[in-house]
Amino acid sequence: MAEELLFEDEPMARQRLRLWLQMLKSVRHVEGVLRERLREGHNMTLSRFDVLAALHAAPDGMKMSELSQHLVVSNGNVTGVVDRLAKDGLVQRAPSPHDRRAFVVSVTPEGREKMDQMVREHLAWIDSLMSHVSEPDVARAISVMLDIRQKPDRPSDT
Amino acid sequence: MAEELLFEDEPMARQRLRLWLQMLKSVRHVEGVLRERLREGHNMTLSRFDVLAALHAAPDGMKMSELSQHLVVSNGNVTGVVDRLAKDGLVQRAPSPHDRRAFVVSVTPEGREKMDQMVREHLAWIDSLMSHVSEPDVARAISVMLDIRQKPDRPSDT
DNA sequence: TCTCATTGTTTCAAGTATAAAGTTTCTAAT
DNA sequence: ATTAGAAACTTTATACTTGAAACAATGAGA
Repeated sequence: MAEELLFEDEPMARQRLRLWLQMLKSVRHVEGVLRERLREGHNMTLSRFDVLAALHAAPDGMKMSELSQHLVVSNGNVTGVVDRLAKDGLVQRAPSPHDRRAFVVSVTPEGREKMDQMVREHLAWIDSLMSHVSEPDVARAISVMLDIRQKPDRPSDT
Repeated sequence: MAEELLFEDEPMARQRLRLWLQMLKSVRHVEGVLRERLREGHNMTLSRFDVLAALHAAPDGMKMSELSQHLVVSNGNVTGVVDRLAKDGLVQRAPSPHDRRAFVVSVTPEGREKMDQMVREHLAWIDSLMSHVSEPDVARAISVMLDIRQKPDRPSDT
Protein backbone atom coordinates (compact mmCIF):
# COMPACT_ATOMS: atom_id res chain seq x y z
CA MET A 1 0.00 0.00 0.00
CA ALA A 2 1.37 3.37 -1.04
CA GLU A 3 1.88 6.18 1.41
CA GLU A 4 -1.37 8.10 1.64
CA LEU A 5 -1.55 11.86 1.63
CA LEU A 6 -3.20 12.67 4.91
CA PHE A 7 -1.85 16.13 5.66
CA GLU A 8 -1.65 19.30 3.71
CA ASP A 9 1.10 20.38 6.03
CA GLU A 10 2.59 17.55 8.02
CA PRO A 11 5.29 19.59 9.78
CA MET A 12 2.53 21.82 11.12
CA ALA A 13 0.57 18.79 12.28
CA ARG A 14 3.65 17.49 14.07
CA GLN A 15 4.15 20.82 15.73
CA ARG A 16 0.56 20.74 16.97
CA LEU A 17 1.13 17.23 18.28
CA ARG A 18 4.19 18.50 20.11
CA LEU A 19 2.02 21.15 21.74
CA TRP A 20 -0.53 18.56 22.76
CA LEU A 21 2.11 16.36 24.39
CA GLN A 22 3.59 19.32 26.21
CA MET A 23 0.16 20.37 27.45
CA LEU A 24 -0.41 16.90 28.83
CA LYS A 25 2.92 16.87 30.61
CA SER A 26 2.49 20.30 32.11
CA VAL A 27 -1.04 19.64 33.29
CA ARG A 28 0.02 16.38 34.91
CA HIS A 29 3.01 18.09 36.49
CA VAL A 30 0.92 20.85 38.03
CA GLU A 31 -1.76 18.39 39.09
CA GLY A 32 0.88 16.35 40.84
CA VAL A 33 2.14 19.33 42.81
CA LEU A 34 -1.37 20.44 43.73
CA ARG A 35 -2.37 16.92 44.72
CA GLU A 36 0.59 16.59 47.06
CA ARG A 37 0.06 19.95 48.75
CA LEU A 38 -3.68 19.46 49.17
CA ARG A 39 -3.07 16.06 50.68
CA GLU A 40 -0.26 17.12 53.00
CA GLY A 41 -1.76 20.42 54.06
CA HIS A 42 -5.48 19.85 53.98
CA ASN A 43 -6.19 16.14 53.76
CA MET A 44 -7.97 16.91 50.51
CA THR A 45 -7.93 15.31 47.07
CA LEU A 46 -7.67 17.22 43.83
CA SER A 47 -11.02 16.15 42.43
CA ARG A 48 -12.81 17.08 45.64
CA PHE A 49 -11.03 20.43 45.56
CA ASP A 50 -12.03 21.04 41.95
CA VAL A 51 -15.68 20.53 42.80
CA LEU A 52 -15.46 22.64 45.96
CA ALA A 53 -13.68 25.43 44.11
CA ALA A 54 -16.36 25.57 41.45
CA LEU A 55 -19.06 25.74 44.11
CA HIS A 56 -17.09 28.25 46.16
CA ALA A 57 -17.19 30.60 43.18
CA ALA A 58 -20.94 30.06 42.69
CA PRO A 59 -22.78 31.77 45.57
CA ASP A 60 -26.14 30.33 44.52
CA GLY A 61 -24.89 26.81 44.00
CA MET A 62 -24.78 24.76 40.84
CA LYS A 63 -26.79 21.94 39.38
CA MET A 64 -25.04 18.58 39.07
CA SER A 65 -25.08 18.89 35.30
CA GLU A 66 -23.62 22.40 35.44
CA LEU A 67 -20.82 21.05 37.58
CA SER A 68 -19.98 18.24 35.21
CA GLN A 69 -20.01 20.56 32.21
CA HIS A 70 -17.91 23.16 33.98
CA LEU A 71 -15.32 20.62 35.07
CA VAL A 72 -15.48 18.63 31.82
CA VAL A 73 -16.07 15.33 33.56
CA SER A 74 -18.88 12.78 33.35
CA ASN A 75 -22.14 13.05 35.28
CA GLY A 76 -21.49 9.85 37.16
CA ASN A 77 -18.16 11.21 38.28
CA VAL A 78 -19.76 14.30 39.79
CA THR A 79 -22.37 12.17 41.53
CA GLY A 80 -19.65 10.21 43.28
CA VAL A 81 -17.48 13.15 44.30
CA VAL A 82 -20.47 15.15 45.56
CA ASP A 83 -21.63 12.10 47.53
CA ARG A 84 -18.31 11.95 49.35
CA LEU A 85 -18.17 15.70 49.93
CA ALA A 86 -21.71 15.63 51.29
CA LYS A 87 -20.84 12.77 53.62
CA ASP A 88 -18.00 14.94 54.95
CA GLY A 89 -20.40 17.84 55.44
CA LEU A 90 -18.66 20.14 52.98
CA VAL A 91 -21.46 20.44 50.43
CA GLN A 92 -25.21 19.97 50.44
CA ARG A 93 -27.77 18.95 47.85
CA ALA A 94 -31.07 20.83 47.71
CA PRO A 95 -33.92 20.01 45.35
CA SER A 96 -34.18 22.51 42.53
CA PRO A 97 -37.29 24.66 42.95
CA HIS A 98 -37.89 24.65 39.20
CA ASP A 99 -37.08 21.10 38.19
CA ARG A 100 -37.83 18.06 40.29
CA ARG A 101 -35.19 16.03 38.46
CA ALA A 102 -32.42 18.39 39.43
CA PHE A 103 -30.44 19.23 42.53
CA VAL A 104 -28.71 22.44 43.44
CA VAL A 105 -25.42 21.70 45.15
CA SER A 106 -23.81 24.32 47.34
CA VAL A 107 -20.99 24.65 49.84
CA THR A 108 -21.96 24.36 53.50
CA PRO A 109 -20.75 27.01 55.98
CA GLU A 110 -18.13 24.52 57.14
CA GLY A 111 -17.05 23.91 53.56
CA ARG A 112 -16.90 27.61 52.83
CA GLU A 113 -14.74 28.29 55.83
CA LYS A 114 -12.27 25.60 54.79
CA MET A 115 -12.29 26.82 51.20
CA ASP A 116 -11.73 30.51 51.96
CA GLN A 117 -8.23 29.61 53.08
CA MET A 118 -7.60 26.84 50.59
CA VAL A 119 -8.59 28.88 47.55
CA ARG A 120 -6.15 31.56 48.61
CA GLU A 121 -3.30 29.09 48.95
CA HIS A 122 -4.21 27.44 45.69
CA LEU A 123 -3.99 30.78 43.92
CA ALA A 124 -0.51 31.31 45.38
CA TRP A 125 0.60 27.83 44.30
CA ILE A 126 -0.54 28.37 40.74
CA ASP A 127 1.04 31.82 40.64
CA SER A 128 4.30 30.35 41.82
CA LEU A 129 4.22 27.32 39.52
CA MET A 130 3.67 29.64 36.58
CA SER A 131 5.99 32.38 37.74
CA HIS A 132 8.16 31.93 34.65
CA VAL A 133 5.28 32.75 32.32
CA SER A 134 5.10 36.44 31.49
CA GLU A 135 1.95 38.51 31.35
CA PRO A 136 1.70 38.60 27.54
CA ASP A 137 2.45 34.88 27.31
CA VAL A 138 -0.28 34.11 29.81
CA ALA A 139 -2.78 36.08 27.77
CA ARG A 140 -1.68 34.44 24.57
CA ALA A 141 -1.79 30.96 26.05
CA ILE A 142 -5.30 31.53 27.40
CA SER A 143 -6.47 32.44 23.95
CA VAL A 144 -4.80 29.34 22.51
CA MET A 145 -6.64 27.18 25.06
CA LEU A 146 -9.91 28.80 24.03
CA ASP A 147 -9.10 28.23 20.35
CA ILE A 148 -8.57 24.54 21.00
CA ARG A 149 -12.14 24.20 22.21
CA GLN A 150 -13.64 25.85 19.14
CA LYS A 151 -15.30 23.47 16.75
CA PRO A 152 -12.77 22.41 14.14
CA ASP A 153 -13.54 23.41 10.56
CA ARG A 154 -11.47 20.67 8.97
CA PRO A 155 -13.25 17.84 7.15
CA SER A 156 -11.41 15.09 9.05
CA ASP A 157 -13.38 16.03 12.14
CA THR A 158 -16.89 14.81 12.85
CA MET B 1 -7.77 38.62 61.35
CA ALA B 2 -6.72 41.31 58.89
CA GLU B 3 -6.36 40.58 55.20
CA GLU B 4 -2.87 39.30 54.62
CA LEU B 5 -0.69 40.46 51.77
CA LEU B 6 0.01 37.29 49.83
CA PHE B 7 0.63 38.62 46.34
CA GLU B 8 2.85 41.27 44.91
CA ASP B 9 0.57 41.32 41.92
CA GLU B 10 -2.76 39.69 42.52
CA PRO B 11 -4.28 40.47 39.11
CA MET B 12 -1.34 38.67 37.52
CA ALA B 13 -1.85 35.70 39.84
CA ARG B 14 -5.52 35.59 38.87
CA GLN B 15 -4.59 35.69 35.21
CA ARG B 16 -2.26 32.72 35.72
CA LEU B 17 -5.06 30.89 37.51
CA ARG B 18 -7.30 31.58 34.54
CA LEU B 19 -4.68 30.03 32.28
CA TRP B 20 -4.48 26.98 34.51
CA LEU B 21 -8.22 26.45 34.45
CA GLN B 22 -8.32 26.84 30.69
CA MET B 23 -5.49 24.35 30.29
CA LEU B 24 -7.40 21.84 32.37
CA LYS B 25 -10.56 22.30 30.33
CA SER B 26 -8.80 22.03 27.00
CA VAL B 27 -6.82 18.96 27.99
CA ARG B 28 -9.96 17.24 29.24
CA HIS B 29 -11.82 18.24 26.10
CA VAL B 30 -9.18 16.81 23.79
CA GLU B 31 -8.79 13.71 25.94
CA GLY B 32 -12.52 13.14 25.69
CA VAL B 33 -12.48 13.29 21.91
CA LEU B 34 -9.43 11.03 21.66
CA ARG B 35 -10.92 8.56 24.13
CA GLU B 36 -14.13 8.28 22.14
CA ARG B 37 -12.39 7.80 18.80
CA LEU B 38 -9.92 5.26 20.12
CA ARG B 39 -12.76 3.32 21.70
CA GLU B 40 -15.06 3.41 18.69
CA GLY B 41 -12.42 2.89 16.05
CA HIS B 42 -9.83 0.71 17.72
CA ASN B 43 -11.26 -0.73 20.91
CA MET B 44 -8.42 1.03 22.69
CA THR B 45 -8.26 3.17 25.83
CA LEU B 46 -6.37 6.43 26.05
CA SER B 47 -3.91 5.31 28.72
CA ARG B 48 -3.05 2.17 26.79
CA PHE B 49 -2.55 4.31 23.70
CA ASP B 50 -0.30 6.73 25.57
CA VAL B 51 1.98 3.90 26.64
CA LEU B 52 1.97 2.30 23.21
CA ALA B 53 2.72 5.62 21.53
CA ALA B 54 5.70 6.23 23.79
CA LEU B 55 7.04 2.77 23.01
CA HIS B 56 6.27 3.10 19.32
CA ALA B 57 8.58 6.10 19.22
CA ALA B 58 11.33 4.26 21.12
CA PRO B 59 12.79 1.60 18.81
CA ASP B 60 14.94 0.10 21.57
CA GLY B 61 12.18 0.00 24.15
CA MET B 62 11.96 1.82 27.45
CA LYS B 63 12.39 0.88 31.07
CA MET B 64 9.27 0.95 33.24
CA SER B 65 10.65 3.93 35.11
CA GLU B 66 11.45 5.78 31.89
CA LEU B 67 7.87 5.24 30.81
CA SER B 68 6.40 6.60 34.02
CA GLN B 69 8.66 9.66 33.95
CA HIS B 70 7.94 10.30 30.29
CA LEU B 71 4.18 10.06 30.78
CA VAL B 72 4.23 11.82 34.17
CA VAL B 73 2.30 9.07 35.91
CA SER B 74 3.11 6.83 38.88
CA ASN B 75 5.16 3.66 38.64
CA GLY B 76 2.28 1.55 39.83
CA ASN B 77 0.16 2.95 37.06
CA VAL B 78 2.62 1.91 34.38
CA THR B 79 2.91 -1.56 35.88
CA GLY B 80 -0.83 -2.03 35.53
CA VAL B 81 -1.18 -0.68 32.00
CA VAL B 82 1.83 -2.63 30.74
CA ASP B 83 0.42 -5.78 32.34
CA ARG B 84 -2.80 -5.39 30.40
CA LEU B 85 -1.03 -4.52 27.14
CA ALA B 86 1.24 -7.54 27.57
CA LYS B 87 -1.75 -9.81 28.19
CA ASP B 88 -3.16 -8.56 24.87
CA GLY B 89 0.14 -9.28 23.16
CA LEU B 90 0.85 -5.69 22.20
CA VAL B 91 3.98 -5.15 24.30
CA GLN B 92 6.62 -7.37 25.87
CA ARG B 93 8.86 -7.13 28.93
CA ALA B 94 12.48 -8.22 28.64
CA PRO B 95 14.95 -8.22 31.53
CA SER B 96 17.45 -5.40 31.28
CA PRO B 97 20.92 -6.68 30.43
CA HIS B 98 22.53 -4.09 32.69
CA ASP B 99 20.28 -4.06 35.73
CA ARG B 100 18.60 -7.12 37.11
CA ARG B 101 15.92 -5.02 38.81
CA ALA B 102 14.75 -3.46 35.57
CA PHE B 103 12.72 -4.46 32.54
CA VAL B 104 12.88 -3.12 29.04
CA VAL B 105 9.40 -2.86 27.58
CA SER B 106 8.91 -2.78 23.83
CA VAL B 107 6.14 -3.05 21.27
CA THR B 108 5.58 -6.48 19.74
CA PRO B 109 5.32 -6.84 15.94
CA GLU B 110 1.56 -7.11 16.37
CA GLY B 111 1.52 -3.97 18.49
CA ARG B 112 3.68 -2.11 16.03
CA GLU B 113 1.45 -3.01 13.13
CA LYS B 114 -1.62 -1.74 14.99
CA MET B 115 0.18 1.41 16.06
CA ASP B 116 1.55 2.35 12.64
CA GLN B 117 -2.00 3.10 11.58
CA MET B 118 -3.25 4.45 14.89
CA VAL B 119 -0.41 6.91 15.35
CA ARG B 120 -1.14 8.34 11.92
CA GLU B 121 -4.82 8.80 12.72
CA HIS B 122 -4.00 10.26 16.10
CA LEU B 123 -1.77 12.86 14.43
CA ALA B 124 -4.63 13.80 12.12
CA TRP B 125 -7.08 14.10 15.03
CA ILE B 126 -4.77 16.38 16.97
CA ASP B 127 -4.05 18.48 13.89
CA SER B 128 -7.76 18.86 13.31
CA LEU B 129 -8.63 19.58 16.94
CA MET B 130 -6.00 22.31 16.98
CA SER B 131 -6.65 23.60 13.50
CA HIS B 132 -7.61 27.01 14.88
CA VAL B 133 -4.19 27.49 16.46
CA SER B 134 -1.75 29.24 14.15
CA GLU B 135 1.86 28.32 13.64
CA PRO B 136 3.33 31.12 15.78
CA ASP B 137 0.76 30.50 18.51
CA VAL B 138 1.65 26.82 18.58
CA ALA B 139 5.33 27.66 18.97
CA ARG B 140 4.63 30.17 21.69
CA ALA B 141 2.31 27.84 23.57
CA ILE B 142 4.88 25.04 23.49
CA SER B 143 7.38 27.35 25.09
CA VAL B 144 4.85 28.35 27.75
CA MET B 145 4.26 24.68 28.56
CA LEU B 146 8.01 24.19 28.94
CA ASP B 147 8.24 27.29 31.15
CA ILE B 148 5.61 25.85 33.46
CA ARG B 149 7.78 22.85 34.18
CA GLN B 150 10.82 24.94 35.10
CA LYS B 151 11.56 25.08 38.79
CA PRO B 152 9.84 28.12 40.23
CA ASP B 153 12.11 30.79 41.70
CA ARG B 154 9.50 32.24 44.01
CA PRO B 155 9.88 31.75 47.78
CA SER B 156 6.35 30.39 48.26
CA ASP B 157 7.39 27.23 46.46
CA THR B 158 9.22 24.34 48.09
C1' DT C 1 34.07 -6.64 51.99
C1' DC C 2 30.22 -4.49 54.41
C1' DT C 3 26.79 -1.33 54.93
C1' DC C 4 23.20 1.39 53.83
C1' DA C 5 20.84 4.81 51.24
C1' DT C 6 18.97 4.68 46.66
C1' DT C 7 16.77 2.83 42.60
C1' DG C 8 13.46 -0.13 39.86
C1' DT C 9 9.58 -2.49 40.24
C1' DT C 10 5.37 -4.62 42.08
C1' DT C 11 1.46 -4.94 45.15
C1' DC C 12 -2.47 -3.22 47.51
C1' DA C 13 -6.25 -0.29 49.12
C1' DA C 14 -8.81 3.63 48.27
C1' DG C 15 -10.38 6.89 45.34
C1' DT C 16 -11.34 8.66 40.63
C1' DA C 17 -13.24 8.24 35.92
C1' DT C 18 -15.86 6.59 32.08
C1' DA C 19 -19.69 4.52 29.40
C1' DA C 20 -23.83 2.45 29.35
C1' DA C 21 -28.13 1.46 31.23
C1' DG C 22 -31.91 2.72 34.21
C1' DT C 23 -35.36 6.03 36.64
C1' DT C 24 -37.83 10.04 37.00
C1' DT C 25 -39.32 14.37 35.30
C1' DC C 26 -39.87 17.73 31.78
C1' DT C 27 -41.33 19.55 27.23
C1' DA C 28 -43.29 20.05 23.02
C1' DA C 29 -46.30 18.59 19.69
C1' DT C 30 -50.11 16.49 18.83
C1' DA D 1 -54.73 15.23 27.63
C1' DT D 2 -51.46 12.11 25.54
C1' DT D 3 -47.38 10.75 24.06
C1' DA D 4 -42.73 10.57 22.38
C1' DG D 5 -38.41 12.18 23.07
C1' DA D 6 -35.10 14.61 25.66
C1' DA D 7 -32.91 15.99 29.97
C1' DA D 8 -31.18 15.36 34.95
C1' DC D 9 -29.50 12.33 37.68
C1' DT D 10 -27.97 7.69 39.66
C1' DT D 11 -26.24 3.18 39.33
C1' DT D 12 -23.19 -0.35 37.80
C1' DA D 13 -19.21 -2.56 35.81
C1' DT D 14 -14.76 -1.90 34.45
C1' DA D 15 -10.64 0.47 34.10
C1' DC D 16 -7.46 3.83 35.61
C1' DT D 17 -4.64 6.31 39.14
C1' DT D 18 -2.39 7.37 43.13
C1' DG D 19 0.39 6.84 47.46
C1' DA D 20 2.40 3.92 50.44
C1' DA D 21 4.47 -0.29 51.65
C1' DA D 22 7.30 -4.04 50.34
C1' DC D 23 11.24 -6.22 48.03
C1' DA D 24 15.33 -7.11 45.44
C1' DA D 25 19.30 -5.19 43.28
C1' DT D 26 22.61 -1.47 42.86
C1' DG D 27 26.39 1.45 44.05
C1' DA D 28 29.21 4.38 46.80
C1' DG D 29 31.88 4.85 50.70
C1' DA D 30 33.94 3.02 55.16
